[in-house]
Amino acid sequence: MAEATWSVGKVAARAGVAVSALHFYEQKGLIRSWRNQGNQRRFKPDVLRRIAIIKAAQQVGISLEEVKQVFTALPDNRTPTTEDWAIMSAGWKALLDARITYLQRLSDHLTGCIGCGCLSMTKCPLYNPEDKLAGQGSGAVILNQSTQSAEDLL
Amino acid sequence: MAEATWSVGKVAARAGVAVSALHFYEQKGLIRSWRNQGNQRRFKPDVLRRIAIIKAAQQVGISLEEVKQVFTALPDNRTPTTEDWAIMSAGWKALLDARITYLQRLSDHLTGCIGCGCLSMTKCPLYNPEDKLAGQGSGAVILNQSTQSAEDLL
DNA sequence: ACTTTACCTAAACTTAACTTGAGGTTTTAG
DNA sequence: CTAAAACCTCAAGTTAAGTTTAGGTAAAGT
Repeated sequence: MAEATWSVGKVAARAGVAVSALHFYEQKGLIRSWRNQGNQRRFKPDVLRRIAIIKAAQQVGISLEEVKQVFTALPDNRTPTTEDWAIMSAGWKALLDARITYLQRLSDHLTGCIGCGCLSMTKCPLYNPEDKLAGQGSGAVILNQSTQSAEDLL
Repeated sequence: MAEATWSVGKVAARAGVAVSALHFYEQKGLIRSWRNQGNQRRFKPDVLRRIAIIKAAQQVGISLEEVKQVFTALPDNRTPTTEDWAIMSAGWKALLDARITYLQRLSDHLTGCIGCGCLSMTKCPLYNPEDKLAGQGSGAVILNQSTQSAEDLL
C-alpha cells in the first residue's frame, strides 16, 4: 500500500471536524500539510491522531495552547515514529493525570461532605492553594489567601 | 452572630474573583443578590460556595451552563440548607465522575499503547462513540461513524 | 463637610476557538 | 468538455466568559 495522502475534506470527514477547523488548526500550528500543484492541502493520515488528541483535550477543558505544548514533542519535518508518539504521550498523560487528580479530590471531598453533613469549606480542596492543578502556572487561587475562616458559610 | 450580609467588593475579595465577574454571574443567574437602599448589591455568604464551585468547574472545562444546571437543585428564594447542598452535590459529583471516567479511560489507554507500542486507533476511547463522556447531549463524536479502519495511521 | 473609595449601569472591547461569507480556482464525475 | 463539487484566501461574524471604560451615585473615613 502506497503512502496515503488525503485532502482536507477527507480528513475532515474522517475525523468528524469541519474543514474550517482544520484550516484553523493548521494556522495555529497544531497540524501540518503540504500543497499539491493546484495549491490544495494534502495531509498524511497521521494527522488524525493529532486531531483525536485535540478533540479529547477540548472535552476536558485543555486548551489548544496546552495541546500545542504537548505536540512540541513530535517532529514536524517527518512523520512521527512510534517512539515519537510515546514521548509525546508521556506529556499528554501527565496533563491528563493532573486533571484526574484534581477532579478526584473534588469528588472525594464532596462525598465526605455529604456523608458528614458539614459541607466545610476550610478543609475543602476548593480552598487549598497547595493542592492546585499542577502545571497551571498562574497564581490563581479559587478562594484566595485573604480568606480566613469561611466555616460560617451556612 | 447576626445574619451576615456582604457587599460585592467583599465577596469578590473573599472569593478571589473580580467584581465584574460577580456582576456577570448574577446576570447569568448563577448567583443572587438583593439591593440595599442605595441600590447596592448585598449577598449572603453562602454565595461563596457557589463561586467556589463555579471556579472549580472552570478549571476542568465545565461550562457555566452546566454549572447552572447543577445549581437548579438549589432553592433561590431562601438560603440553601445542608440538605439542599447535598442534593446539588449529587448532581455535581455525577458530572465530576463522568469527567473522571472519561479522563481515566484516555489515560489508561495511552499507557497501554505506550507499553505495547501499537498506538492503535480503532481500540482507542477516542474512537469509541459508546464510551463518550456521559451527559454531553450532542451527538458529537471524536472520530465519527464513517471512520472505518484507521489502523493504518502510522 | 467633604473627599476618597466603593458601587451602579450600559456599552464596548478581549481572547479562544471556530464558522460563515464572498469571490475566485481546481478537481472530478458524467 | 463542461458543470458540479471541493478547494483556496481573507475578512467578518459568533459564543463563552469576562474585563474595561465612561459617566454618575452612595458610603466611609477624617
